[in-house]
Amino acid sequence: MASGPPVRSGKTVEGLVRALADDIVSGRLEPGARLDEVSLAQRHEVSRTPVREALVRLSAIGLVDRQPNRGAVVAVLSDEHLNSMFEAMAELEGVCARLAAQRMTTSERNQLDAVHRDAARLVYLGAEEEYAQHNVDFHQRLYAGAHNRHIQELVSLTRSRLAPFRRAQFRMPGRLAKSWDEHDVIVTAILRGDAAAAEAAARSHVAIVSDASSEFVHSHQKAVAERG
Amino acid sequence: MASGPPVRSGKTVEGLVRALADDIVSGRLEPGARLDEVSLAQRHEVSRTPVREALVRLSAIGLVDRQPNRGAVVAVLSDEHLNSMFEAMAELEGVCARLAAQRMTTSERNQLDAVHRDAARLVYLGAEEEYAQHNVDFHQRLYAGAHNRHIQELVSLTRSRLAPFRRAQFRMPGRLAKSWDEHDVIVTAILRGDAAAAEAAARSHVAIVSDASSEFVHSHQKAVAERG
DNA sequence: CGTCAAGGAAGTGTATGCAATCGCTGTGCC
DNA sequence: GGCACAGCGATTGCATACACTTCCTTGACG
Repeated sequence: MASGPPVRSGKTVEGLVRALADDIVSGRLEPGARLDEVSLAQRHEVSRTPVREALVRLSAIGLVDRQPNRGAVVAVLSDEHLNSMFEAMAELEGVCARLAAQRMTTSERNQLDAVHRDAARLVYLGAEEEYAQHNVDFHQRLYAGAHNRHIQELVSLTRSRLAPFRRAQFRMPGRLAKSWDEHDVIVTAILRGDAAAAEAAARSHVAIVSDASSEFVHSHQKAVAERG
Repeated sequence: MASGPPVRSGKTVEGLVRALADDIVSGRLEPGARLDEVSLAQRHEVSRTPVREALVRLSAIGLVDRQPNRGAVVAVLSDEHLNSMFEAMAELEGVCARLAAQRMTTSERNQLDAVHRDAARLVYLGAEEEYAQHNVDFHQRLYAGAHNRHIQELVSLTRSRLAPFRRAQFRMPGRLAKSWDEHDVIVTAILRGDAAAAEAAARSHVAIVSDASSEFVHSHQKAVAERG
């Protein structure tokens, strides 16, 4: 097996969770991949105990799927479940945008506007990688602006679960510019405190991303199925 | 210490999780209570290993709070966090009600209506315990009616986390009748497919419950603080 | 030739032991 | 009298050992 890099072993469970979550979210571990406790243990130079705990936690987050006496695999989501998560994401983003329009401080609004305008440069340059980073930042400001810790938690949870399935989001031609335009509508609505408009814009933004990702996921999973 | 009942020991981790979650949600273990691994282990007649796993899982659900090298306690929520959870609950219920109004099958609508009307009897009798059970059933039908597994999951998660803090919801005089009336508005809206009305009704329903519970939580936590 | 059963290998579930950390208490010093 | 520090008990974190379940393989029988 093409065993990866030397593996930096964070010595605690926290480290394992981070490392594994990173591997899953980034795609180094594909959905469906088996997660053998002993292999992971020796790969990270720890015993099975912390590995087990890490797997339990990842399972609770929803990134891995654990079945009694049958081990753990990187979570694979059915089309139906995937759609339901994108739909949930749209609803949650909508709620966040609405609340953000009502509650964001002046400073938060200004910063949101600033990072958004700054990202126009990335669109112009076609810097996909950097724009993806900006995108995460942008959305997290939106969530934080809602001033509701629990909703933020739910959104983050859903987002991390979806991460493995929308990696190639910005690889589609013209997607960067479209994304920025959609962000622009949201920002504008928030800046003028228009809650309803912000909610609607955020929802349709996610819906569009959902379509793009579904496309990708579909072809991707098909490829995996053919290989496996 | 007034060590509890003989303790029925489910022999697996799943059993432990259920038992502990039950103890927490039902209030036999109060928020803030220490969860000592060895005590729990001998109380349930298993070793520390499955107890640890159970605690990890409960921690992921949010029912217990675990800190490195400092053990686990039944989760205590700050006022702010608690409010954010009730608010999230209102939003989620609103979304569920809206989707349910749009998507419920005829059979689902009829059943919802049936159990709702049936519960009028419980209100008349003042059967708090039974009405509480009906209430859970009612809301779960609402969630299921949204036909979205992930949202259902998020709602259930939030609901179970809140459970320890709204135990006495129906102990307040007249609350049963008010609850039924509010349910009635929701059901009516859903039956006629009025998504907006269903959403609004569900939201305000939760908001009212939230107020009642906050009241209770406040006095309760004060009492706990004075004791501890 | 296909099917089923039995055996074995691999891997997870649980138990236990040891080391390290945290909190507390008691003592000494300022 | 109060504060700091050291020693100790209690409890968690990690490692290892053993038992049980599952799955795959192999062989025999229909």
